[in-house]
Amino acid sequence: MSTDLNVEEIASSLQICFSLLMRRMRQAQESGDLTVPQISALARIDRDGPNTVTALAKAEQISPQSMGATLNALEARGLIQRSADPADGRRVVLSISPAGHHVLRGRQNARARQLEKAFLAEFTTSELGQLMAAVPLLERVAAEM
Amino acid sequence: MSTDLNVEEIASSLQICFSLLMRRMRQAQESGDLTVPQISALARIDRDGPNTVTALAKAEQISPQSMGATLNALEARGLIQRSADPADGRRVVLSISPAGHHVLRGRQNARARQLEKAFLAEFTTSELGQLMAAVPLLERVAAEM
DNA sequence: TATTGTTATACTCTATAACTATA
DNA sequence: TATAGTTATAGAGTATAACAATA
Repeated sequence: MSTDLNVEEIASSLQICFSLLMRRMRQAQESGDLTVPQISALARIDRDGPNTVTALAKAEQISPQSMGATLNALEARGLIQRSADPADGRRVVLSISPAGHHVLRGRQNARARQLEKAFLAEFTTSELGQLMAAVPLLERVAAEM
Repeated sequence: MSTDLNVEEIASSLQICFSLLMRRMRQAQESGDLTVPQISALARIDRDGPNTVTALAKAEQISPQSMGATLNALEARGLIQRSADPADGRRVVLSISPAGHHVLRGRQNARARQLEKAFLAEFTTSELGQLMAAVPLLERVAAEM
């Protein structure tokens, strides 16, 4: 592999290794763990504050119906609360509960722990630095594209 | 965010932004495109040569039944061929067809094109370099963990 | 009319269980 | 018995279509 910036190759490689890593993380999931979409939605409600189904769906770029299913699961665990919007009867506002905060703050996620363990076993400090540099770039492109 | 190596944070952030990017790539898929599991399996058969269902399932770390479904789809498109192993009647050997080579070599993948376009629009040359440095690291951890 | 949300249905990717054929 | 593969079934995560309630 050359050191040229082969953007096409970066894109092709990433789509394959993302899917491999998603599988690994799914397999590392333990019974009782939140799923990735659930964590992602919960973290967003925590970060952005109380929010509607439609707004959350847009932010995560999935359909409102799909987001509804994820939010039902979070509500069933008591991690978020639904409340009516007094100003607009159509709206339902989701907010994070104390239990939701507790889950987010705790390290109750076997997937993340497995990834962390693999990173520490596999990489040198310098390589971890390279990886850390790439994370905000991936986050940026995920939010923008 | 500090510049400390916070491995836990890298792992947590990656699992969320992987799932966002997987969604974007799924949405970019066009009718007729291969799915990511299909591309991944086809690329592996191409790279590793003729291979059995079980061996491919182990390499991709999914069940033989799941791999079977993916391979059926590839065979239905004529991208791989099945042949009996003369030395072991239980085995079915999959090999890539000329059409499969053509698909792999061509740039017939709207997902990869979209990712590439987003990279070029979003990143500086230096940032693309950082991203390129991270790709082999992610591939390594995906293969090892 | 347009927007918010829900219910119903279907597809993809994955899993486990149970089976057949072969070694 | 053990291994290779297939069929049947189920669950998670997503989608679209159709609907009700509200603005």
